[in-house]
Amino acid sequence: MTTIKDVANFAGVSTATVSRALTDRPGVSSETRRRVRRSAKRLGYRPNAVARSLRVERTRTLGLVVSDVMNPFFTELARAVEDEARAAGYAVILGNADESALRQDECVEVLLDRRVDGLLLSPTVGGSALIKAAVREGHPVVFVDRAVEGLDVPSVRADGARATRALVDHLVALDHRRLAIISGPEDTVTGRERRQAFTDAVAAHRLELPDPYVEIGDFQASSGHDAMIRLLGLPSPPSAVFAADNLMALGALQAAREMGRRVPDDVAIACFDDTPWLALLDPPLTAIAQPIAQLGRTAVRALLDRMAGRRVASQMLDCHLVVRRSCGEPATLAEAEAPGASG
Amino acid sequence: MTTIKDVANFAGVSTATVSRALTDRPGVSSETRRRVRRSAKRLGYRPNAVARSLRVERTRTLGLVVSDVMNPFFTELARAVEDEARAAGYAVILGNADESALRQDECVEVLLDRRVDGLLLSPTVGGSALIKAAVREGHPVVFVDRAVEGLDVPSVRADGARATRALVDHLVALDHRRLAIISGPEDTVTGRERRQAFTDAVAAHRLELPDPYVEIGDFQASSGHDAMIRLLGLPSPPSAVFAADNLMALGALQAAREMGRRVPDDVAIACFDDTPWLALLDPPLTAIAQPIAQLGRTAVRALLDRMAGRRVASQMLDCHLVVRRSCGEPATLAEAEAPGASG
DNA sequence: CTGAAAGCGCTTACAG
DNA sequence: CTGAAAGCGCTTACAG
Repeated sequence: MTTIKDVANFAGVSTATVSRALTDRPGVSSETRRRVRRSAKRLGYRPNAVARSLRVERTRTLGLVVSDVMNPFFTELARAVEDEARAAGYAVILGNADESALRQDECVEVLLDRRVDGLLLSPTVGGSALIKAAVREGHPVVFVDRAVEGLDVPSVRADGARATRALVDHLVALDHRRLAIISGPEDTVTGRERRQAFTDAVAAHRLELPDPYVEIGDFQASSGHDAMIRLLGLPSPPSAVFAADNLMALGALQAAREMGRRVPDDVAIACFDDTPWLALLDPPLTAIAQPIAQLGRTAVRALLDRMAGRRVASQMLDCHLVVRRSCGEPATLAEAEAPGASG
Repeated sequence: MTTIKDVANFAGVSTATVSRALTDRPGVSSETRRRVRRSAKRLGYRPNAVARSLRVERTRTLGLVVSDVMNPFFTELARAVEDEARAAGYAVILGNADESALRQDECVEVLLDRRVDGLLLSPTVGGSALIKAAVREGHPVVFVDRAVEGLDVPSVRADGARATRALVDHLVALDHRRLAIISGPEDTVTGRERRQAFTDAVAAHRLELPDPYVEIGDFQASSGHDAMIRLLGLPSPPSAVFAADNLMALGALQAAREMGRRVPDDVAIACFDDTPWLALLDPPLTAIAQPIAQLGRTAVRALLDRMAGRRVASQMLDCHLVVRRSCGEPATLAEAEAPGASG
């Protein structure tokens, strides 16, 4: 590899001058600058970012650890994070915790060793000792999507309460009165929050939410399927079912078909977490969409602020309802897609 | 941050000894080693990988540039690559070319600057000047999924010809005789290859493949939808349609429903590229699955070999047919899922 | 405007 | 078994 020394020799100047010329710092005559640039190009010089990082004690690298890359939510989040980071001149190293606390710590360890300038974490479980230590030592950290309580770390998350309320309004407006939920595990924040939001919204309409109408799944398709079978087998089955994620909704849809129920005529289905292909199902599913790209971008900006020594507050973004046809709404062109939430 | 010097002082030895003790190199008394380890732990010492990389002139980092992270194929590929790389002690920096040659070069540039030890590329278009230069300068490069002709770079890809033949056999066994294809763009390798494989397989059965039965889409859902409308509107419509990717299959499925055709009773549908949620559709779609995880792992191993100075040959992996119910097969437990091809 | 020199935090021949 | 010293490739006060 050609180094800064080679360029200096070739151009007949010192390495200091090469460095200054190539990084657009002042104090170099334009003639010299030109000559250095030409020499660098001629020799195919590529500055060694490793050496530079060691010297300036910054790597211009962000670390991102997500709970599960294969989950479309995190895929899109990672993409948004990378876009925003690149725009700010940072590369990002992605770690996949794969829903394992152990792997999460391994990822954080690698990122710390590589001296990332900041850390974006979607903590799998509670904060590990390692994460706590990193925060204590002053490493800039921001949580995204999930948070750990009791740590002085800003988080960027999405609140689905308002959109859930809008969904229930929508269902009620379509004359649904017997509403049920297939919720997520109670030991996840998201599971608890989504169930609570739904319960509150139903209560606001002074409707009943009997126990058999509250099913607990595990965010996987088969649990949604089984829950739907039970719901539809009730003496007085619900007329609308809200699934706390899209996979469980898919399972529920399948179950409804197996039991010969038409959607939405016999039973309406809606779910949390939108995905491009939800629109392609039959019928297209009404869903609550998180502003994923915005979550990612906001989290990066919060982290950059933190890295700059500024104090940053936690942020809650809003979700929005995407009305499609699975609850009985006639097809219209006015699908409430949020600007910037695409791709 | 505490450095190796701090540990040396604390333990009362030289930095050389600390280095040797902590990296398990010989030539340190076990007593000293113990003392150094204790000191390091006590001080919360975390070796600076940047400094180490500069010194040993290796970063233990691989670069991966994919055409489009949001495509489930590449998501799974990236995941497999990361898993295999980590197992070998490498981190991976992921770049997203987003189907743009410009962005691809930007990604490669960043990775080269950061001195990755090897580069895994899924080239968006033809090889850029930058990529050619990198190869010429001796940077270890391996192509995955796609390849660039005329470059001495090994590639790891999947060949769908045999599985396509198996699919056509399957269709014919189910009494389908009028077979049609919704293919991909002819200016992509994958588009051409998949159409060719289908054409050959149909010819092998001495069946006709009239021009109107060959539709060209763009790998997006809507093109599959429109193509299906045209196919089903033909005086003698096909009884089975093969879509060259899963999104077009989804569009086709939707179109069939809109026209009141039942799948598979009125028209069978199958496609290239399996995804978990294909199994959850109604009916579950029969698909040709690429061994994505294996592609990723094989590519990493090829790259590591190349980095070790060994010559490595290009490799073609085989695809397999996953029979579900969209072509008329009764549901069985014998879905041909390949071992190791999951999640 | 330019250069000599120090130093970022490691590792590794070399000497003892 | 251990340490002093050089050096990886940069950047940046400091001096001129």
